[in-house]
Amino acid sequence: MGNLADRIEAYLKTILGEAEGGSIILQRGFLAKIFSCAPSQINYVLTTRFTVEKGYLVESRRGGGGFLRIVRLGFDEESNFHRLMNELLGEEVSQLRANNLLENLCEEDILTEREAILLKSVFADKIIGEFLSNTYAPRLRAKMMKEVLIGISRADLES
Amino acid sequence: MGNLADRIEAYLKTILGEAEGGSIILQRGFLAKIFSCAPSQINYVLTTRFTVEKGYLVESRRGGGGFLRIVRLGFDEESNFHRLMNELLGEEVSQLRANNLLENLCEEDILTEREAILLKSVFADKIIGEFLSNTYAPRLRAKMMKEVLIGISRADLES
DNA sequence: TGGTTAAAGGTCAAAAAAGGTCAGTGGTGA
DNA sequence: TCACCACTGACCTTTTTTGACCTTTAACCA
Repeated sequence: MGNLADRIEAYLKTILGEAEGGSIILQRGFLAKIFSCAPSQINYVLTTRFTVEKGYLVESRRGGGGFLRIVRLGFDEESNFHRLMNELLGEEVSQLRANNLLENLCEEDILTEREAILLKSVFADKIIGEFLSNTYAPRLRAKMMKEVLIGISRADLES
Repeated sequence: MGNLADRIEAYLKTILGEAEGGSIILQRGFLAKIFSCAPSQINYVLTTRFTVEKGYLVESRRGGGGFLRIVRLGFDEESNFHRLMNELLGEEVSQLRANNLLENLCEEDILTEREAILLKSVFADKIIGEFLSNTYAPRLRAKMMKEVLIGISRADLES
């Protein structure tokens, strides 16, 4: 991965992995200095790579002593599962959001790598878009995604 | 075969043969420079020589740090797998046929039980039928099924 | 205490850095 | 001659990177 955004992402995920409690606190300016880039590049990484559907929460504070806080969200609790179904999924899901979600589920060991690959290929715009417009494709995807989640919770009970 | 497309094809297959994991990553512009040709010539080679039918998968990313990724799929052109994929091409698959197909794959240990359950749930008439008529639903299902087969042969490589 | 200031972080648009598409041209073999 | 394959160039879309300008807040000082 040659680009800056990917390297910053990787760096953050590394220290997040090592951190206690699944969260880290750091300063935007400091991070920008480490990678010698524009501070707004950090925002770019945060908004594209640490989104809710990827399972992250980003908080911040401005002013003196300001900071960024990145939190990794898990799905362990039942409330989170419902959050996934309602808030995260909604009635429409783009290909990008579907992929992000599937990767997240993968990381949380709710899906296997293979399952994620298979579902991603089924949800691809290239496939669905051949039959449904931009209005309806994301709706079908949302329906399918919900069905998958229901399937998972059932399959889990059986094992 | 002295022509450019053939030489580019041969070059890519050589480095693909030497590569670990059966896949290579490179940049279109870089490759075009090596062969001093138009960048779109690379696309021509990829779409004519590295098709799924020939056992290859091409992924890409645009923008800064963009790249092409060529993956050699894990099946040969004479395999059952390949035959099934071609059968699916342009065919229509009912919910019933999809279920049968998935169960077969399951019995042949190509899919796990769980994978089959998940895929069955997304292929259900109840879901697809909400968006597509009896004419189009089976066509979408066929495309998706083919994509699943591609997904399988890719997933097998990555593990 | 209250106002000022410096130290954060946020936003947005423009530029840059890739790759994608498509129509059209030209050669070549049946 | 006609159909097909190789190739190019003009134009498009997506993603990343930067910089100018804005907002918020803690700290300091009168």
